[in-house]
Amino acid sequence: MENDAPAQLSLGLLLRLVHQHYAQDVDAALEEAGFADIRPSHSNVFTFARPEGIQVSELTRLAHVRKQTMTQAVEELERLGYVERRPDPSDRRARLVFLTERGKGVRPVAMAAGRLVDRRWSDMAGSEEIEAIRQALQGLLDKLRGGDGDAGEPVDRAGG
Amino acid sequence: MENDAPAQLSLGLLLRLVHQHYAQDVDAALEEAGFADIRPSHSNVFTFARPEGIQVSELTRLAHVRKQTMTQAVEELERLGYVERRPDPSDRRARLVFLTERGKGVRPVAMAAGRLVDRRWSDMAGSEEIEAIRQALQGLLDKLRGGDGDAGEPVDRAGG
DNA sequence: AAGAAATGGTAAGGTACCTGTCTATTATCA
DNA sequence: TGATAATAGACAGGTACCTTACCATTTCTT
Repeated sequence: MENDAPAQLSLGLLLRLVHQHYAQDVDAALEEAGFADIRPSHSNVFTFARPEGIQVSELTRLAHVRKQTMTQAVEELERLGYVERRPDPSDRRARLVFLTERGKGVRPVAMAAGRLVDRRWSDMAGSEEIEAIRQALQGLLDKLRGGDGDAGEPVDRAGG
Repeated sequence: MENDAPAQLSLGLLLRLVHQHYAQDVDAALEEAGFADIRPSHSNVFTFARPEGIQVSELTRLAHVRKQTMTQAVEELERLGYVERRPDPSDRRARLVFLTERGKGVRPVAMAAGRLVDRRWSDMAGSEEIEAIRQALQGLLDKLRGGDGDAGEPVDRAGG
């Protein structure tokens, strides 16, 4: 009540709060565009979908999330009629994800949502500032990944 | 596996990945210290607990999370024997959270976990770089909060 | 002091991530 | 070519956030 300006927020907290803000803004952008049923987590599917179809595993690599996460997003979009899955003719384990006609219509909007937020933030805080933050985070992430004995993404150690 | 260096990660993705890394590192620090049952989300309780007791609502303000989130953390810690709740003598709606003897023992460790990660990251990427990122995120967050018509934290619009 | 609004807490439910384990299939290579 | 490893996906379950709705109590207003 007396002091609303917190002394020094921790890096972890800041990352969380800013990321939260980002996700919310993407959500709002999608809703403004008239697609309230599309969640931020679905954007990746639209972003990386390809006319020849794409495996969920490939999507996970591109979006940097785990299989379950991506599977869930794809299942939701399938339920909503934006994508469909068909067996992969060249790999009987796999299924390919395709955009439906409906999905193709939303694609540009979903792809633009993230960029729109970037632009708004740039207008608000200066595009150089935003770009600097992006670069700094990118550099930090590279160092964290390199210096930790682990060369890249965790590789989904399946039990075998 | 021909190209593991992605062109340009989006700001949203970077924020998520770096934050994820942070949370994981805090988790590891806690585990190294021998407290595998304490999760990163519990840290705030230890950080902000006070000998005179503290309300969950006050904790939510300090930690910038919602009531349910903090309540859950407190309940878990109560179950694990690190805190206890007693009625607030000065407000019959409220309950005060106290550290147990056991909780007092872990407090320094839990409080140090975040700082330890900060230090490790500083060693790895340079303390100036880390500080610069912190400052930049702080500034960005301030602008995002200020420019959005909303002066601060969302105020938990309870239905009533 | 009565009514309205704010606040502390609880309950129920959702989102977007994560982990580990398991099966089917494909690729490797000795 | 047959054993072994890797990969695609499904299933079960966990974490740390969130929202909306509600009740009990306190504080503010008039």
